[in-house]
Amino acid sequence: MWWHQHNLCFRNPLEEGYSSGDLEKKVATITETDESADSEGVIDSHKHREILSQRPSYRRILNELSSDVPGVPKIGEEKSEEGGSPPGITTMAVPTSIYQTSTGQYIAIAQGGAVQLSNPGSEGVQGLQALTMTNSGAPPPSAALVHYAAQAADGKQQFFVPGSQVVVQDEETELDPSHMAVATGDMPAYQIRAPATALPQGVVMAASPGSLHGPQQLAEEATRKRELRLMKNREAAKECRRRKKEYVKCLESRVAILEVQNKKLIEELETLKDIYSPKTD
DNA sequence: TACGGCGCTCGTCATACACT
DNA sequence: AGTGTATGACGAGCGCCGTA
Repeated sequence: MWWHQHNLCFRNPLEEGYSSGDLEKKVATITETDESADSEGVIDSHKHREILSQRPSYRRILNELSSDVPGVPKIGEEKSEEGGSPPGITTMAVPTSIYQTSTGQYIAIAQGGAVQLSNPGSEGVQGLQALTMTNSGAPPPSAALVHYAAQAADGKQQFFVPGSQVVVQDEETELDPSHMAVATGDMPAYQIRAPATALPQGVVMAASPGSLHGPQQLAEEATRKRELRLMKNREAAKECRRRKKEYVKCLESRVAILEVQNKKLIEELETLKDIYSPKTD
């Protein structure tokens, strides 16, 4: 299967003015040329053309193409070089919830209560640093979840974790028996506090549906759902664009390889013609 | 230096598709 | 049928570059 053989990425086709549609046409054209020299691949290539003529779903296309060959990484699966723990991660629990603060920092709440922070420069949740909260634990199933963070009036960053606790950025790392402060290296410190204080502006608190009363809460719930949907779609769009880039790169590499193959086959054909054509002497 | 064109990235919306 | 996800389309913002 060509995908296994030619899963190489050389140049960025977008810089060369190819749209993904152009590339697909070009690949299809070259594939047809390729098939004329190899009749055994007709069925496979027909399948490929069928796939490419569908609405492009990069994950589906690549996964279908790679499904024939075990060991070929599928999009969506973590490759070894991408999925391995990046340097700087000291502890990596599987996060159950990922939040983004108003400054772009990612906060992952892992099972067991570990809070992991990553700086906005890192991609996704790479570069997460683990902070294990001693007084954290698995939230009760009915606990309200708040997915958003906001800048408090005092400039401190606040976000909320399952279990109705508030995590407040604390640059001074003041210690108080009522809460805990943690700091790792140059990471800012955070405190876990009981949510006694009023919510900062811009923070929408989620509540269980049964506790909603009145149009105000309903509106807040609708706003929260919309914000959550937008946030998820934002992340989905990023991931989709990343996959599309990867897909286009690999299409381009396939074009390059098939062009070389095509050239070789044409040369071979010319050689055979020279050998077997009747001499007119 | 100001301005316009161009390309790129990102967020959002609409919608097709998959899953339950 | 309802819900979540993936992706095309669109517009805004930004940086770069050439030109007057």
